[in-house]
Amino acid sequence: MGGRSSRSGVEGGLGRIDRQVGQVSVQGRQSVGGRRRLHRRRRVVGGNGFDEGVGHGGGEQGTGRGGRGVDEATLRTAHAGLLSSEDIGNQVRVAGWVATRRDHGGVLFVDLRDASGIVQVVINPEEQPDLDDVTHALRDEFCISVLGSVRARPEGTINPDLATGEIEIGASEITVLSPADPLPFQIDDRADVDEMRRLEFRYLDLRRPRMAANLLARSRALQAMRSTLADDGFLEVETPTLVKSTPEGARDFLVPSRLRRGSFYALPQSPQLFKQLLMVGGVERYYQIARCYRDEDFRSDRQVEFTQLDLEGAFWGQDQVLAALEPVIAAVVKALRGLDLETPFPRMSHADALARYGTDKPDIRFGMELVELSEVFSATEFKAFSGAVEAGGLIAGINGGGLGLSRAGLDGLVERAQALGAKGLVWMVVEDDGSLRSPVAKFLSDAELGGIKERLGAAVGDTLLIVADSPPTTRAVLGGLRIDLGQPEGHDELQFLWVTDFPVFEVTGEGRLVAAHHPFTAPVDVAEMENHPEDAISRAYDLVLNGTELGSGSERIHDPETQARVFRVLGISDTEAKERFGWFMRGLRYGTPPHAGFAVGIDRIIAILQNEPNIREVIPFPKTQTGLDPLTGTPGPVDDAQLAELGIDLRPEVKAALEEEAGGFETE
RNA sequence: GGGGGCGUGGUGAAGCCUGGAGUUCACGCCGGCCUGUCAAGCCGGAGAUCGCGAGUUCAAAUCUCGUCGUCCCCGCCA
Repeated sequence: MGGRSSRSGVEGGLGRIDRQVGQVSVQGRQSVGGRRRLHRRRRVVGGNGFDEGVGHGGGEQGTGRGGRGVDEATLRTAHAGLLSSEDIGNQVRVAGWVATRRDHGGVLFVDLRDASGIVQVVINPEEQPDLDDVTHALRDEFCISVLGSVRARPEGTINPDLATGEIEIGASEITVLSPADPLPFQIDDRADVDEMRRLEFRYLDLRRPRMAANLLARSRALQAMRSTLADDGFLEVETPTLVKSTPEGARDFLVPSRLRRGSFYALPQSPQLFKQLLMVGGVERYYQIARCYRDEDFRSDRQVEFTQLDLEGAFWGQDQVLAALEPVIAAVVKALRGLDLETPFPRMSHADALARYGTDKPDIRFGMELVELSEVFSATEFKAFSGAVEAGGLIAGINGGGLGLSRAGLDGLVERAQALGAKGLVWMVVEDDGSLRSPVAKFLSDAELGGIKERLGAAVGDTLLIVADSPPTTRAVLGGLRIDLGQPEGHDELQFLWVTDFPVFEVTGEGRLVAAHHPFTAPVDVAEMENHPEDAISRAYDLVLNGTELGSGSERIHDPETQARVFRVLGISDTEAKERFGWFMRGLRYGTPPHAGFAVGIDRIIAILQNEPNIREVIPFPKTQTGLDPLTGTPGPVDDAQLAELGIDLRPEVKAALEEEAGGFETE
């Protein structure tokens, strides 16, 4: 199924953020001569994405552009994309990049692009003969400043595809601020440029409308989160990024300490324990846009370095968390899609999600639900099915609908099922006469075949898929096939869903218990957790959007005794727990308020809302699947002197391998 | 750790299955022409160790093996 999803959303979507959004709320008008200060005007359009980070504190002088060396007005008095017919007659100076140049031998057109959009500049040698040399040298992506007058375009040359298409700037003066080398790829959204190349020249990639729109969307999403939470009385608190390593869950990134040789910091996998201690610290309502690090393999929705909206509330349970979060999500969706979401979001128990959709993150935009068939085969002669039932397995199926697959296509489904962990997959196609065509049909009784059709609501032409395996495998396989066969392309429709009542523990392949959420999650019943850990339910919940897990949260354990009991069930001895989490558990002994919280994957939600198939598209400087940043050549080797200072020797085999490939990655 | 796709002038593709001279298309680049285009147009030109290394063969972009890179999936991601 589905190759790469289309990017049609970028140009097609209704409210999706694209570059033109910057023009929606234009108000300020340029005064004649254009001397009105830019930062004033900025305030009007602020939040439209092209405010160049004015006033970020950090020691720089205060107000607007005033503290900078260059008076911007000498380079620019107007934003390209904001000009309109109301500016006709005004003398303006615009600055930006040469998006395209169209040279007619005499008259030359330059599409000048800045963060606000594009405006056409016309250079006419009859009007300005002295500009010839400059204009001849102009090339794509030169950074230039243009002085000229805004004028209406001549009859018949209006461009309705351009927001500024009614006007143009007649240039009287052009300054090349910076020339540009020939580009490694073209700055537009048409070509599918190699990922590696895009990342190597990310600064150019970011000039593409699609990426600029994604940056803008991200900024707006963060702003929506912050303002919603601030209005709701949340305190934004930062937590450390050099923390104690807790070898559990994902692999930690380690940072060697120079002052304490042989000791290591870890980068945080999340601010989990710190935010709980903030609850102990009386913060009551905390949030943070937190960078998190997990040294695990990449996926299209996973980078080793990612960003979460982390929040926590004291005297809260699940309902307060969900109620606090829904307006935040709604504000983000409003900001990026212009949509008013219906709240509250629907809820579904973890058990229901697994039974109906075969996954804990159901995409409820479409049906094709799993149907239990064990009953139909309670007395079957077909060994693959009877064997599974006897072993306590589950037989279930989905109705894939009219797939019209060839034999090769059906075999492909079998292979896919095997990749998902099944021993096999039974497919059946409903023929015109209502009979079931299937390699195993001859092993099944009429009653069984009839039962299958009835249970799966089979109609002529439908493809039915049946798996008989252990319950988790059956569900995982059918759930996976369901996604392959039925999931809509892209994310025009949005279906949020809370999945609640997660189990406390998962049983690993080796039969070991691990925390399903994390070990600080409150079980619904502590005694039950100890007596039947495999079945125990916790107060944990996930937020799911269109089949993607956006984030998860839980009510926390606020009592050190319960915390200790959970560790015991997990097989963590008291001594070990004290060693690793003693600092945290001690904190719980000083009047810890009951508390609960959540963390939302920001990269994921923005990627989905922007209809992007990969979170790389909404991360300014992401890494490749093997953890490389091709722009900087990170990670790279370090000097022996640096290692010596840290008291670190590379293992001989590692050192040898490094020398083997010497030369390595070059930066300037 | 495993499975799969891809790697061809600066970019994107076709060529590969069925071996026969680096062949083709679009964009870009360089030069020329061109005064209303907007992905401008027309003419000309330059630009390639076909990712790298072995092997098979008279002959390899093409077949085989290995390797590197990249992307997707399984595992992993409390």
